[in-house]
Amino acid sequence: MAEAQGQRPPGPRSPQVGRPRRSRQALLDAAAEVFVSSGVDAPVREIAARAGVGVGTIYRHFPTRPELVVAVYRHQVEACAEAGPRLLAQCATPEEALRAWVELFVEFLVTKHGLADVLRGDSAGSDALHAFFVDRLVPVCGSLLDAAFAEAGTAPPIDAYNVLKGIGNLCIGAEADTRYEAVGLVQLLVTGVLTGRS
Amino acid sequence: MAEAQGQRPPGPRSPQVGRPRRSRQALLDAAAEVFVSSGVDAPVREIAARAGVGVGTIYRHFPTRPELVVAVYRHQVEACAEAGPRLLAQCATPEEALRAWVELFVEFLVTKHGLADVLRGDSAGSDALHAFFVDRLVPVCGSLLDAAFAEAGTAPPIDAYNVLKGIGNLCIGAEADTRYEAVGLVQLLVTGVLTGRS
DNA sequence: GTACATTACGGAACGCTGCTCCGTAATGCA
DNA sequence: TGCATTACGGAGCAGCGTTCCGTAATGTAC
Repeated sequence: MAEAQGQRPPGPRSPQVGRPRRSRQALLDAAAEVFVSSGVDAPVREIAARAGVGVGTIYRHFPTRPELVVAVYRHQVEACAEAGPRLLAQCATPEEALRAWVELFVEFLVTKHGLADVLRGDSAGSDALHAFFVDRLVPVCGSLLDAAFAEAGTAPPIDAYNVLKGIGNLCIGAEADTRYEAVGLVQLLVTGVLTGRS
Repeated sequence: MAEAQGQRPPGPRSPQVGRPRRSRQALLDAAAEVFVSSGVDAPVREIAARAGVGVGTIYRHFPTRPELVVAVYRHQVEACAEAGPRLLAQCATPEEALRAWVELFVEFLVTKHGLADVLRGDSAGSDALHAFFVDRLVPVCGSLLDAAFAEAGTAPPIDAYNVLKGIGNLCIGAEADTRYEAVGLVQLLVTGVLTGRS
């Protein structure tokens, strides 16, 4: 049901055979809606139902659940990555830039219900998600970190991968527990990382 | 089958009817063995098989999976809790005591495969586990924290609950990822917490 | 316009969870 | 010895991610 999303123009098309009738984008939109209303942990069946599609169709486009999650949040991660250099240029000090970027990252993780939970590369297929986050964001975090330590001439006490994953872990369960202050903890972690710098 | 475990003495007993034939302790031992070999995420069926018992028997003693986990590690948590005051008395400074205790806690979490993962009270039944850890350990962590800040006359920037849960989160996935240095991150978090004290 | 190869489609089915339920067997008391 | 009480095992349930396959739609060739 719901044959909405007139994504595909009816006019003449390139000479390719049998291409997706329901575009990949339509599935992503449905998934995004479900993630907002039911959290990132929502069953694949629910997403399929929302898209008016069988589960098979989803798995044809996104072989594994985490890959669907990656696809949904890909351009948001991209935006976060691009914000790194920009903040470095805008802010008065590298430290300020690092803190601003971390804040951005945390807000992103905490906003999407349960995204942090699925970020941890726990065995099996979620490696894809983990890999994507890491590949795209570790270099950005690394350059911010390097910049913050450059003036002092010292090296960071820990590498960007660990900082990033540590922040991700600190955000787990943030929206499910009102007593838990993920933002504050992340700030303290950053403080710890920056300590002994200048 | 496997009527082993002659736990129960055949002699005269207190006037109680039909008590557990396979003692609760036998189940805990089996669970502990399985947790070591297959991780804390091991299926209940596997534990039941190891104990030579049906799943029903396990659920009669431990209504929910997390409660079984709690029971298995209860006295280790107890030991960790008791170490708090002792370290405070032994160490030269409260800060040293805090760091030593945190180290103890982290080692405990990291050693048991996946314990940290199940520690986060993610919905449903694992509340029991979460609650036990929190109830027993938060006061200990709190007194260590207070002691570390007492001399400075300032208050900790965050409460013991958050510190504890933050440490727990940082330990998630520690043994599954060789690049991830949970211990280092926790130390940096503690540094961040202690910063601005004296 | 018709026949064919190619592709996408939906959803039943599989294996795996944690957990419940119930007929059966063992136990202790009278 | 008989009976109420309790523990027992494991089949069964619901939910998950994922796989598979018969069917339907599509584009191409004639």
